[in-house]
Amino acid sequence: MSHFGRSGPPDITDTYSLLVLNISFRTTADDLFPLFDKYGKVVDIFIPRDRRTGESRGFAFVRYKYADEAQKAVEKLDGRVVDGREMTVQFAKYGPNAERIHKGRVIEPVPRSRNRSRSRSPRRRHRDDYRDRDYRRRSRSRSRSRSRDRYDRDRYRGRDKEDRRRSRTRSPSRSPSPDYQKGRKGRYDDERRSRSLSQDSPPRRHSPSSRRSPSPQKSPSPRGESPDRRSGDGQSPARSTSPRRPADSRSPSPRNSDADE
DNA sequence: GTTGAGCGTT
Repeated sequence: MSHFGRSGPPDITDTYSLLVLNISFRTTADDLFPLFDKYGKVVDIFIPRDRRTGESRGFAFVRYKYADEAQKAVEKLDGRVVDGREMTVQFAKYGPNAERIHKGRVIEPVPRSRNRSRSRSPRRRHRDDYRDRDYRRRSRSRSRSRSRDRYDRDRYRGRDKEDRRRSRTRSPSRSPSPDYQKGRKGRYDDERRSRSLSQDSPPRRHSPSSRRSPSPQKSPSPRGESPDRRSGDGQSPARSTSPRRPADSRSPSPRNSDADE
């Protein structure tokens, strides 16, 4: 993994975690190790990756054994250009678990008492704002894990940004139609219920065949395949509705042995 | 091939 070959967090006792931000997406721990190791004893370097793609998220965690070395590394490596990107080195604040971090230092967790709730910094991001709005609109469960939230947010991070930008940016070339207000409402409605749009929008000049498919020749409708797959994947041995291949469609190629994988 | 504010794993 992104570690030095170990699984999970090593001895995080009396260690100082540094957060390295603004690093290149292809920068690995191996590239940061020599840089940070030069200024102190690096215990471990961890670079969070994406759950789906596995790509680096653009930041890494460097654990030092001593604070002075960590501090030195922060002063020296903070602003260092690596791979063409100026990385930002600072002490980590949030711990993965019950790790008590104080000034970047990880100490042993206390059993009880003195366990004051470390109110996380009220760091508010513009994305959170949109996220909150989205949730209220969807009336979804409000109590959800933060970690999961992060992933969800990252997943649609780029799209949200573009969407937001487009919303704010007025198209100079495209003059706002008189039914702009109506269009806005309809647009929201479309997002919420794209089904009623067909009936609710009679003056919509669209082919009766294509109800709402920008690319009918593209990939097949996941709606018809998803449920089908689910049913067939789990328990549906008999699928007489297979217009393409019979039951032996699983191994059309003789090269792929059944015990190949 | 793409992106760019942030806080982490077995």
